[in-house]
Amino acid sequence: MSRPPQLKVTSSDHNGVSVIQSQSHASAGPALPPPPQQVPQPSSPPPGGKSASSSAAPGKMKKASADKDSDEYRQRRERNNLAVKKSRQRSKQKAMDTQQRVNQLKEENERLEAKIKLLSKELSVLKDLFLEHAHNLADNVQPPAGNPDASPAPNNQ
Amino acid sequence: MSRPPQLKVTSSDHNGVSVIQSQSHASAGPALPPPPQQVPQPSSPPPGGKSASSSAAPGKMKKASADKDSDEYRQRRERNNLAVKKSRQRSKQKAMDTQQRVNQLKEENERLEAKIKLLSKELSVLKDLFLEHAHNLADNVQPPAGNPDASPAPNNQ
DNA sequence: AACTATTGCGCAATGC
DNA sequence: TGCATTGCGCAATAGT
Repeated sequence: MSRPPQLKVTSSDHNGVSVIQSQSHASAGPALPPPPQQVPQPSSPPPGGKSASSSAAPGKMKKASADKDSDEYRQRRERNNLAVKKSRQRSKQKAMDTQQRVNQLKEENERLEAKIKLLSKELSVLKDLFLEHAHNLADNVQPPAGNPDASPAPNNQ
Repeated sequence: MSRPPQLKVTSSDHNGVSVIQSQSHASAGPALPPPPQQVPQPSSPPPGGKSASSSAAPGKMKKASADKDSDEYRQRRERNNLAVKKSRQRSKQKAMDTQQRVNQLKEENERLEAKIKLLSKELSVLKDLFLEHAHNLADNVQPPAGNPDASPAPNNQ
């Protein structure tokens, strides 16, 4: 009792309808030369096969045929398949775009940081110049007589 | 309302062995009551092999049955399903992470730009101070003799 | 050689 | 009513 040998559903027996791929999915597949259409579709019943319709699921499929055999069903499926494909393609594209955006932003970030570094350095230089100048002033300030320590403390920073 | 009350496949209890819920996938997804697993037909074998056993008919495919009824087959499928799920989950997670990264980077970019703006302003101020000072010097410079234009031109930048 | 990871695909439910 | 999204399982294939 480990595995019921009965097929699960398999009602998907398909028919011999010739609805095969009507759509021209000219999508540029990556590498799928051999169209292994593994769809639940009867590509072609066994040669010499009989047309017996009974499938593994011997249920009642008289009226049921209007379910999957229906031209409309097939048509809807096909449309949906197309939509799905499109949607997924878009999704993938979006993901790639996002990834690219990340790279772009990273680059820009680096640029900005470099700029900041440069500006900081420039500022530093200027400030040093200021300090130096201040010192010079302090040195040149005329001492009030016997008071060489008249420097008002530059108060750096 | 487009879905008629009649079920299609899976009608049978279809042994809920494990195909569906194998792991804790308490995802917040919509309730997926019936495991509507479709059952595609064995893919058409690649060129070369002529499988004459592929038939939907409820025959006595002994060897063939060992294909899908096999315990091992089922097990492998299950494992793969798990792997697929995992892989997709990861993929999705990654996408989200990437998107978040974009936001993060954008924020950082703004911060950096603000900083640049600030530094630029500071620099500008300092430079102006320098210029002003230079002018003062020029004004105060004691003209060596009718030569008030002794300022060596600050030559900014 | 056996297994997992990825990927394309179709189906069906569900979201607009 | 119809396309768009999304979860899911299958099978082929790549990667270990």
